[in-house]
Amino acid sequence: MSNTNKTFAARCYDLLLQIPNGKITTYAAIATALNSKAYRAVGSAMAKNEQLINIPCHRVVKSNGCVGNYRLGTEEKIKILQKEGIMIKNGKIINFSRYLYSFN
DNA sequence: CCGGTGACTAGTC
DNA sequence: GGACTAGCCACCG
Repeated sequence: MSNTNKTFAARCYDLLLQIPNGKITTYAAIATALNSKAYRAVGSAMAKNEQLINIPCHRVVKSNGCVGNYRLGTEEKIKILQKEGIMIKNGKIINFSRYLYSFN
């Protein structure tokens, strides 16, 4: 596979931009979409995200249905997701698998 | 080059 | 279901 010369983080961001409003994905899903198992690197990429406004990194959650962490705090992440129409109970996403977005 | 680190994951108890 | 462990990979100093 001819991968881009971009950094892993840049490729993550590119994928995030494909996620439509009201949909979410997981760190593992992103890594898989990039043909890698770097779930942790995905998280690191989000943590370094400077374009918080442009990149919907709040739509990335854990594999077990927890919202995971966020640059501005988990509480903020939950707020945003709820505003996108996603119900969250005790840090867990209701009907988690139903909001999942699949990359091509 | 190598070790530490992290918005993770899967398994066990 | 919470707590702990080991494995995972890109990035940084």
